Amino acid sequence: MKRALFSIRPVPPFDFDLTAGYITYFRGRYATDIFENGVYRRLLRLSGGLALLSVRSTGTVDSPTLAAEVQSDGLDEEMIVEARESAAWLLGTDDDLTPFYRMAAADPYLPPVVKGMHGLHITHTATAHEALVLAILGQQISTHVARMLRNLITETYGDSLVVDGEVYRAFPSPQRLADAGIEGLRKIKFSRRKSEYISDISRQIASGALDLECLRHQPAEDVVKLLTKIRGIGPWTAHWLLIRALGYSDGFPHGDLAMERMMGMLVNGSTDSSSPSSPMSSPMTSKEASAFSERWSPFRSYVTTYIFGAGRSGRFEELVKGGHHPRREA
DNA sequence: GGCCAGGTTCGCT
DNA sequence: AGCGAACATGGC
Repeated sequence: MKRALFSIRPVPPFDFDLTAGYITYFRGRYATDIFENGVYRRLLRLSGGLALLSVRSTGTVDSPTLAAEVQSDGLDEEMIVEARESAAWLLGTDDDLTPFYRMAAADPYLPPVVKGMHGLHITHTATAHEALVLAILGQQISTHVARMLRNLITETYGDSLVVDGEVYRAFPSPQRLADAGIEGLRKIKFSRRKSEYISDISRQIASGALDLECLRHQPAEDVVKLLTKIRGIGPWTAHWLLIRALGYSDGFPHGDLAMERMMGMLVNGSTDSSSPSSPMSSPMTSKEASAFSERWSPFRSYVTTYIFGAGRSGRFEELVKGGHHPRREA
């Protein structure tokens, strides 16, 4: 097993704990992604085969530096370059948050959430296929069930590499999921519908009939239009791809129930001490949320990431309450 | 046990 | 165009 070291200089501010934590849902391990003891690890599929990427912070939020290591049997110069690009993309290190922060500072609702998540960068999936499968997998099910399905599909169909006695798994390739087919997915508790969507899409990508990676530089509207023609992809999933896989700055998860709930709290205020029996204000409707989100254009991918980030870290309520009712103790 | 989850499609008006 | 049901599963 060969190895190589390199360093990364993210665009400040960059909070490594927050950003790597976001990927793993602040739970240490989530399927393909591991963030334990300050080290983020992930198995990459590079030109010369599977490689393990490990990244840790060696700097601060305002002066960030990262130390990265890549390990692989057939490691060569080209793969090191790929690993470097991959690490930057996964962690969103090259993105400048400043324009978003400028907009957020002038917004009546965003400051508490943005302050609480200061230095969080938008993270990306390694491939559009991965984001698509994860999005479909997560449609209309609780995060708990989604987590189970995500672990199952990774353990069952993800290629693995053993490094220092530890087994690491890559996200399943389109080919592996195409081979698994509908029955292979049904076996691991996917609904027939989800199995059909994922199997079909994986087959098209594996055969080259569908190329999502080339969508990156077209107008967002065109990408959404193209994506939503595909069976299994609606507006929510298409926008999720814009944010998570394709690097667009203005995606918004139209129809997302959690987003509508959190926006209701953010904008209408979470119900406070006067009525402890109703812990949440009413959620926005899908239409309201979509219309309201337009004031955050063209930074809605950031807003989405920050709101979900606050939710995933369990700090959303605290931040929203703190923002609306400064210093009020029970 | 019933209801609901970080949607989408399909079949009705 | 707009509306309701079905979809599979696990937790409350």
